Amino acid sequence: MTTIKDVARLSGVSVASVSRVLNNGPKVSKKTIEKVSKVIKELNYTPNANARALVTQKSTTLGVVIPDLIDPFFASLANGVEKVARKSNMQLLLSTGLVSAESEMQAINLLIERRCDVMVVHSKKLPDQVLIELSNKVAGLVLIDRYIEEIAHRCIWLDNIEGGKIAARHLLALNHKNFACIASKYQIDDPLLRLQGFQSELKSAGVDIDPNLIEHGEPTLQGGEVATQHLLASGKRFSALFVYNDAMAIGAISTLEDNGFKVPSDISVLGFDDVLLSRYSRPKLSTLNYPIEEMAMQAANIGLELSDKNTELNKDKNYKHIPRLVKRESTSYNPNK
Amino acid sequence: MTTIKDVARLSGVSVASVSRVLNNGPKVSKKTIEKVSKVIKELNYTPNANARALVTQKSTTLGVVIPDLIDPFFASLANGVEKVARKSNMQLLLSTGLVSAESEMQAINLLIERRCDVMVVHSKKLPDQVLIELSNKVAGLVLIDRYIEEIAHRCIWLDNIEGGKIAARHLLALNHKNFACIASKYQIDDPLLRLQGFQSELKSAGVDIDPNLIEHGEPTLQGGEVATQHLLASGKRFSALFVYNDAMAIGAISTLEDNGFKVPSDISVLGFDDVLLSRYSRPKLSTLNYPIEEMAMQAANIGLELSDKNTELNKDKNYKHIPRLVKRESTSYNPNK
DNA sequence: TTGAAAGCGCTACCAG
DNA sequence: CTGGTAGCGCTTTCAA
Repeated sequence: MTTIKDVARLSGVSVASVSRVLNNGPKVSKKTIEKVSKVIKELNYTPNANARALVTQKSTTLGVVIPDLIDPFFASLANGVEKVARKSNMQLLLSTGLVSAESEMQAINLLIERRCDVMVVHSKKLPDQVLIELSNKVAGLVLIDRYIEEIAHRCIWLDNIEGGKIAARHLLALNHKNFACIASKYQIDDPLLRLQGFQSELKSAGVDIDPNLIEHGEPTLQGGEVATQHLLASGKRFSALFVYNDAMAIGAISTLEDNGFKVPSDISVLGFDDVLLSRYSRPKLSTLNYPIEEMAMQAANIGLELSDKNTELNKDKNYKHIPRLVKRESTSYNPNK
Repeated sequence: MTTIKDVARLSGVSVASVSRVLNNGPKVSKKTIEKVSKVIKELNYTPNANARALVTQKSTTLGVVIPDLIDPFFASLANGVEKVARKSNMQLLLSTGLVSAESEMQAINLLIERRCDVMVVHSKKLPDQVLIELSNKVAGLVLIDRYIEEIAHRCIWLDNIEGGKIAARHLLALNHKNFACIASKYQIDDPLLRLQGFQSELKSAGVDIDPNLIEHGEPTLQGGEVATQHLLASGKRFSALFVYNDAMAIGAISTLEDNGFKVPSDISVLGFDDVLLSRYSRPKLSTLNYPIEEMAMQAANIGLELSDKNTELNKDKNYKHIPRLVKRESTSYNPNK
């Protein structure tokens, strides 16, 4: 591969001069610029970013750590970060395959090896303390979808409790009295908090939810189907169903209709996340919008600030987001008194 | 950030020795390994991948060029490449935002700057010749979803014509006689070829398709809805509808049912791609499976081979894939004679 | 405005 | 088995 030396030799100038035209450096004569540019074109020369990173001590890369790209939620996250990367003339480095604290740590380490200037990390398994220590090593570290008080200025998160409350208020306002819930079987905080917010708001309204009407399942379409079958099998009646995420909610609707229940006239179903799917389902899914792409963009931008030594960091920042109710077709007024 | 020198100094050995234990080099005493490992842990040292890349002349990165991550099709593509990257202890570099030949070229150039060992490129806009020349510069270049004869050994592609034929055969076997089509308005080859295969197979069976029943639209849910409205507005009858992709097909079903047509009993609808959505729709979508993730993994693996100077390249390889019919619920037998 | 040279962090070769 | 050292491709002083 041709190097800066080749370009220098063929244009009859020093590598320093080539470097200057490469970087639009100050004080380069027009003549030099022209000569060098011509040779660069002829040789089809492309500067080596690794060498640059080495000497400048910045890699112009932005790392992302997510479980996978198949889940549209994480794909949106990555897409948001990528947008910022592109705008900032940086490159996106991606690490996935996270199933355990070890693999999360490994993914992060790979990005550190690459000396990413910014790292947007979606970690559910690593302990707070590890992440806090990590933030001392990586200036541009930002956590998304997680809140750790000690490093709150690096956390872009969604208020899941409030999300649960908003869900409850919506269903309550629709005159529902008998509720069911489907949560994720994975005991990470999100499903727990959503459920917690939901129940607490119901309680405030003087409504209790039958423990038999709280199911836990795989956070997938199938998981939603299975959980709904359990719900139905319990024999208890309910007119409103709050589901952990959209995929499960769509599975739930499927099973409900297969069993002769109309959505929303018999049973209202409310999802969470507002992924693409929710607009494709029939009936279109009412859900809570999780603005993950915007949050990811914000995360990337904050990482950029954090990694910039010139801007002093303000530790008092708070990046909490509140989900927004999106009323579509799967929830409706309950006419029964 | 701590460097190999720091580690060497504190362990009382040379940088060469540290490098050896870092790379499990041969001929290192247990004692040295232990000493060095201890210091590495203490210092929390992480080797600099950029420096490594510079000296070894391999970046251990795998680049991907796709339009975006929001489209589940491309997300699957990226996910496939990522799987291979992880298995090979490499990192994924992602470039998106492709709308023109210029932006495609720019994305590719960024990856070249990074000296990616392998590049999996999804390019629809760059001319054949440019890609051919590029392949001389980048040993590990692989094209996905595109076929260029001169560099066929670098092309992993789907036979869209055959896909169209398979679609036609399926619908014909279901006793359909009156067909409609929705294609993408974008005049890239895929929609054209699918339509071409579809029509040619119909013709072989002695069936013609009314030109008024061929619509073109945006390749999205909404595009499918609009196109279907046009189809319906034409007043012509049809019992089978072949649609460019799943998103459009789901939009089509929506509009059909809104207009009183039952799918599949009144009209059969067949999609293409078999993205996640197709399993979530009601009725579940019959479609043609585009094994994009597998193809992406194959592409990455071939790129790996190509980038390895030790393996001589066999230019006679052919990586054509045939889509597979997935019968679900949106197509059925037409009882009318 | 230009060139010479130091050095970024690391690997790999050559001596010992 | 270990250390010294050249050099990967580039940027950035410092002098000229």
